[in-house]
Amino acid sequence: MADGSTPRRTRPSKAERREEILAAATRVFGSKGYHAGSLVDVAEQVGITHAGVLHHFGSKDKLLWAVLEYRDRVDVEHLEGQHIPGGLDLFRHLMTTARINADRRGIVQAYSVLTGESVTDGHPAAAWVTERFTVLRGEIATALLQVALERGVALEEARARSAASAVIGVMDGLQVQWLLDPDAVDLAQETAFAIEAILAAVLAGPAAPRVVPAG
Amino acid sequence: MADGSTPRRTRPSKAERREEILAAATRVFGSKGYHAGSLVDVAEQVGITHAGVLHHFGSKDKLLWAVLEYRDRVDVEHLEGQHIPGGLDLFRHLMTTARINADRRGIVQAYSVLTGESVTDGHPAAAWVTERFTVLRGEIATALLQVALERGVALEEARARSAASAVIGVMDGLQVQWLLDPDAVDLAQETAFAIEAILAAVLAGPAAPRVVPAG
DNA sequence: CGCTACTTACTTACCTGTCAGTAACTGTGC
DNA sequence: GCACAGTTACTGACAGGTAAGTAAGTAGCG
Repeated sequence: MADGSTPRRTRPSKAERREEILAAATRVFGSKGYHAGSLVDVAEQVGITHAGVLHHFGSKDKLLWAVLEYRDRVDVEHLEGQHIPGGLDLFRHLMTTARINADRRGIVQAYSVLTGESVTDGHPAAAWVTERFTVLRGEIATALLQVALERGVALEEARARSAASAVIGVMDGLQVQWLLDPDAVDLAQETAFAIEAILAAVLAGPAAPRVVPAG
Repeated sequence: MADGSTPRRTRPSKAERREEILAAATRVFGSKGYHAGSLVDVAEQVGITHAGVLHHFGSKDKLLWAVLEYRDRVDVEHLEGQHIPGGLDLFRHLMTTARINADRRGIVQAYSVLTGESVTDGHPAAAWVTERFTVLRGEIATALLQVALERGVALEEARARSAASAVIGVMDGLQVQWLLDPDAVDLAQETAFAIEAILAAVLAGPAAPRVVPAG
């Protein structure tokens, strides 16, 4: 294991150093946010100066973009081999993710902080977050349509997209509540409950009785 | 309407000025976030210097706290007379709020930005946001229990609290998606759909068939 | 006159980004 | 296997900007 405090005998390779910086930046931006987290914070964690960080990434914005790309790459590698699940398996996967996330506070915080910050005016991560939502909505809507087809339930695409937005929304919203008050919210359980509820509503079809009469 | 650019004939009273500053601070913190929004930004909108703002509020933290209190006060005044709805009416109210919010981007952004930022380490608004969630969860859970009672459906308190968390989560999560991509998400419709789904799931009882078999 | 609401001017503290210099490593010719 | 040249990965110092907060002075109003 690399020791960050004592000087190492051999200088790490360029790729290694970049990864170290990316990991540190993920932690810093994740815990303090992009704006409040400084290059000095990141550099300290790697044991170099902030100028060293800039040597590798050019600017703070570029570092953020690299962090986001890095996350994408790591996420994809993690799913490598195991094809992206579709149909009902996708929802099982989402529930599992929530369960796993309950033990990965740092990652959840990073995601929530960056997502929340991205809605500020002119934030450099806005495009990335927007794209991520678009892709996710598409995948979930597709899985929903697939499940509906398998069960012979009529499902309009617009309705599938509504449900997809809701699934993503409830996952993100619960994460924020859980981060602020872990004792008050059981991330895994509440997420599973909500996804289940939305799924049931979609599969019940549009003719299902409304609980709240149209006002 | 007060004119911020040209000097006014009479100096506003202390209370008036404080309200002006609070309104300006709400806009600034709402659009840029607390950390990125500066006292100079706030002061400019009122037509004074940042030291003038500090004269009234002492520090930036105290200004934020005053903004949060201010929001609470305004929200309560807005509901004055009209008792806080309970039972099914609460959910109708939530859906109506979402519909109204679709035309109040600024307010939604302010709420989302502050909530998202609050999960960063040591954020001064964390306690306020946490408290807000706790109160909301309680109110929604109570309303759910009331509806269940009226309909003769068995509902455990824990399950009601799960559903309450989910309702809040989905509302917040959808707001973020809508802010980033208003064309992709119909805030009012998706919110109504999700609340309806969660409500239906709760009222169907725990014995209702699961869509996703326990894994 | 005396209080309040400021402004002006300043301090202190960061933060990003630049730049010149340096030490370590890498490749090459021999 | 080793000297030398070139490249890379930094450091340290600093420029330029912006932030919060303070203190002393001033203008207007009761």
